[in-house]
Amino acid sequence: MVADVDDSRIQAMEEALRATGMRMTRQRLALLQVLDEADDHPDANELHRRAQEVDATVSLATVYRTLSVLEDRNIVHRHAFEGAPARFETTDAPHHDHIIDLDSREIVEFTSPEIERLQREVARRHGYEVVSHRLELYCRKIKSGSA
Amino acid sequence: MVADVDDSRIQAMEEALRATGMRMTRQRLALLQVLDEADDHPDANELHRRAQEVDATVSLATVYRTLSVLEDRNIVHRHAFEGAPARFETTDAPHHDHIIDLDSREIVEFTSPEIERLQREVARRHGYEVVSHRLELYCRKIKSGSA
DNA sequence: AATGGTATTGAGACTTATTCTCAATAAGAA
DNA sequence: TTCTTATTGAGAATAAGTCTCAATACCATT
Repeated sequence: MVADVDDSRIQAMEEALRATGMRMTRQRLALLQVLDEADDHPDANELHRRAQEVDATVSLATVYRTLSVLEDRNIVHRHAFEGAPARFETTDAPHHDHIIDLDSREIVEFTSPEIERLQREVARRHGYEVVSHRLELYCRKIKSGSA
Repeated sequence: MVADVDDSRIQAMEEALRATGMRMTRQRLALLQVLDEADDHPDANELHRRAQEVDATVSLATVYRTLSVLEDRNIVHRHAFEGAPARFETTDAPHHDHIIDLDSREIVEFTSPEIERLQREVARRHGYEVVSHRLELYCRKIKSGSA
């Protein structure tokens, strides 16, 4: 019934935490599991809700705290889309940017090496080097064919 | 002493408001003037501070309310950069994206028709049409030449 | 297995940015 | 000038996220 969890990634995340002298708690494990299972881009509240199903003791404060830690360790990415709470995803997928469906709030991922290259070029032209970037396309579905 | 204000743009903004049946108040006029004079990207607080120098009665609530109205009328743009309050600028300059200097928090504007074109192309490939986008390059100055 | 040092926790207070409420005020049409 | 009603200031309310602190629980060591 429950989605079968691929423990290997969770263990990899555990390693990453332990490697920097952090303790593995029930709460963190629950959150790691939830993050691993998520294939959408949940916000902190939603992650809290899901984590509580795994371990009822997980508090929202701990979700935020752990997400910060995971972000520092580069295990999750935080995305602050327009006018909405931040949403999170694990970093196991390679870098990508986002299309936000304005109607459904659905997120579609995409990559464009060409755009990335142009970004670096533009920055360099202004005497800068790109540390990170944010590229979001707020879109509507194209009504194709007949109305 | 005071920067000489080009009334024509302020009047244009007044028109835009009046045209949609809005009243022109001292407070709104003060904010319009401040926005027109600003060549940086101030946040609501800073705009409030500046507006109060023009008209001490302007409240922060009115600054926010008016900014919303102006945004609806497409007279100002709101930019929510990472981890900072929203910053505003008038729309009289043509569309552009932003480089954010991570050290100085300075904002540099740039345009890249090529990137814009690629964005539309990527979106279309996913069945979407771009309504608006957000492209921000978080950068550091390149240390050129000798250290 | 028991112990102890200390990282981590939950609950709730706090902060920051922004929006809302509501009675008082003031545009601007008549 | 008067009247209608949009707009205002002050401060309460909200939303997302962070901080505080005493209690708890990892986990290295015995």
